[in-house]
Amino acid sequence: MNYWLMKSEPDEVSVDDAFAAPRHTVPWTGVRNYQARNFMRDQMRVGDGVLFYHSSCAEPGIVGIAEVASTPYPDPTQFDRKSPWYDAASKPDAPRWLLVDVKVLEKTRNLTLPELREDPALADLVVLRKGNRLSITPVEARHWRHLLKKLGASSA
DNA sequence: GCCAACGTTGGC
DNA sequence: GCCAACGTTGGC
Repeated sequence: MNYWLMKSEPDEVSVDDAFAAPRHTVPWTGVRNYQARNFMRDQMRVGDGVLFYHSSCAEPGIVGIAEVASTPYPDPTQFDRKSPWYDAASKPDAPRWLLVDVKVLEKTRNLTLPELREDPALADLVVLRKGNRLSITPVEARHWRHLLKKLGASSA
């Protein structure tokens, strides 16, 4: 069992949007970074824990507990000419971009970025590292436990 | 394979 | 809108 933090822009897909979707599940479309793709392709397993994070918004922070809900499969938006994530260089018989489905288990309060930064127990959380821009980052088990306790999450 | 130029992310 | 940090591209 691995744990992850996955960023979504709430203007695109918020935790409310994801929770309102059928089975509380959304395909994690639009990742166009190889390192993030590789996490989904090579390391994620169904049932892995996910922290749902809102980025590029007024109050960035962790807003929900989720889980990996599928094995990896090709991101359909890469083949859609009208999609902002269209990739002309990716061919259907050799898809460049894969994704997984993510199921929201529980919405939480917004554990904001400033709160995360001021907690010494989270000092080396990957997403807080200087200059980090990865939209998917691994979370250590001790950080996961600490964060779930902090959130009072029932999905622990 | 190097690296400068350019593009993107994302907090502020 | 600014800009630091980082990833990607492409000429050589």
